[in-house]
Amino acid sequence: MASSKRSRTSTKRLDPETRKDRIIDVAIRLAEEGGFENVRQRDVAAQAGVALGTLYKSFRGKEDILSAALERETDTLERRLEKKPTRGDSPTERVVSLFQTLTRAMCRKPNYARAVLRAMASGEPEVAANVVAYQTQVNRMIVGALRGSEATADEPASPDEVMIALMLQQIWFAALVGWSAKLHGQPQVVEQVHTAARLMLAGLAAERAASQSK
Amino acid sequence: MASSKRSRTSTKRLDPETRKDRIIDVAIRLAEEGGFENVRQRDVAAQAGVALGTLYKSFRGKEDILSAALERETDTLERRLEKKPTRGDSPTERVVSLFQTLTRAMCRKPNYARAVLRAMASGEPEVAANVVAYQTQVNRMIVGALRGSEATADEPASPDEVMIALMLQQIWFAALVGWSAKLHGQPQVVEQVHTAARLMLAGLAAERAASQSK
DNA sequence: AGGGCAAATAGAACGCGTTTCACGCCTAAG
DNA sequence: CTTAGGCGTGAAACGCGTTCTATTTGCCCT
Repeated sequence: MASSKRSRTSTKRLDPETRKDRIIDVAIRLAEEGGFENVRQRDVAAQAGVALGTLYKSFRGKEDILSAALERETDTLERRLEKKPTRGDSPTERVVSLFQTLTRAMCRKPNYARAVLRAMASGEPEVAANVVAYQTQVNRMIVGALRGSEATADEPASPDEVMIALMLQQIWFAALVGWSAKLHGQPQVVEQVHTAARLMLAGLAAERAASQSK
Repeated sequence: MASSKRSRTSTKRLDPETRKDRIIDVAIRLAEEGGFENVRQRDVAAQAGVALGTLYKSFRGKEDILSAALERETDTLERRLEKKPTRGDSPTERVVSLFQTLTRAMCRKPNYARAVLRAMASGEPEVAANVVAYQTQVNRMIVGALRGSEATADEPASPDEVMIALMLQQIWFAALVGWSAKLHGQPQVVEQVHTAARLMLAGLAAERAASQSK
C-alpha cells in the first residue's frame, strides 16, 4: 500500500486533508459494499486508521461524510467533463446527455448512491452546506451544457439559466430518490429529466416568443 | 381471509385499526414537538398505550409510522378538497393553488413535515409502498386541479396528465427537501412549483401546436 | 534533556431503534 | 367449568451512532 503520508517535516502525524480523504475513501467502499447501514463509524475509523474521536473531529456525523464524498467525487467528474465538454446540437440534447452521465455515475455504484441520497435528503442542517456546495457544482455543469461550447462559463449565468438548472436538478434528485426506493430504474430517471428539460425549454421559448410579439 | 379476526365489541382488546390510528396520532404529536429524533419508539408505544412489541407488529419501523401518518392526513385533506374544489381560471392557477394548499398544510407543522420528509426520502423499501400510495393520492388531486370543475376524475387520466402530475410532484418534493434543510422558505417552495407548472404547461401547449401545424 | 501543549488514542458509556422471549390474560371451543 | 392457543405485555438484550474521559504521543520551546 503506497500510503505516502506527508505532513510538513513529520513522519507520524497525519495531514488533516489526507485524513479526511482516507475517511471518505473507506466510507465510499463500505457504502458500496452494503449500503448506508454498512457504513459503521467504528469500521470507518478503524479502516481509515484513526480513532473514533478523531473521525468525529473531522466530520460531524455519518451524513457529513457521505455528502462530502459526493462533493469530492463530483469535483473530479466536473474536471473530467471540462476537458471533454458534452456533445449535442441543442441545449436539450446536451443537458440530457449531461444528466445521463451523472445518472450513470450514480447507478454504477447503486448502494453507495442510495447511501448518499439518504444523507443528502436527511434534511439535517449539518449537511446543508454540503448540499449547497453540491448544487452549485451541478448548476455550473448544467449551465455549461445549456450553452454550447461557446461562451465559457465566465458569464454570470442568467436568471433563466439558473432557474432551469435548479428545476432540472430538482427533477433529477426526486427521480433518483424514486430509483433509490426501487420505484423505477435508471432509464426512467434519465427519461424524466429528459421530459422535464424538453417541456421547460419549450415553455421558455414559447414565453419569450409571446413577450416579443406583444 | 378478511374475516375471523376479533368479532365484536370487546371492552379490553383493541381493534388493530384503532391501535394504528392511536400510534399515528402519538407519532404526529411527538414529531411536531421535536422533530424526527423526538419520535422515540418507546415513547410512542407508551403514549399510545401499547407495548413496544405490539407497535412493531403494526408498523415495521419508525419511517413506516411517519409515512403512514402522511398518507392518512393526505386522505382527509383530499376529502376536504373534494367538497371544495380548487378555484382558478387556468390549469396553472388551479394547480398552483392546490400546491399552495398542500405546502401550507406541511409548513403549518414544520417539525412534523421535516420528519415525514426524512421518512419518505429514506429510500428504504419498507416504505416504498407508502410512497407509492401517497404519490397516487397527490396525483389524483393534481389531475383534478388540471381539469377544472368539469369532467369529474372518472376518466382515466391521459399520459400527458400523468406525466405533468409526476413532474410537479417531483419538483414539489425536492423543493420541500430544500425547505427542510432550511435552504429556503415556504414561499420559494410554492414559487418553484409555480415556475415549473407554468413552463411545462406552456411547453406542452407549444408541442401540441407544433405537432398540429405539421 | 525536559516541560508544556495540542492532538490523537482506546475504550467506556449513553441513547435509541429493533429484536427476542418467557409469561399472563382473554377468548373461544369442548 | 376447563382447557388450549393466540395476542399483548414487560423487560432484557443487541447493534450502532455519538459523546465523553483518562491517558498517551509527538512536537516545540527553552
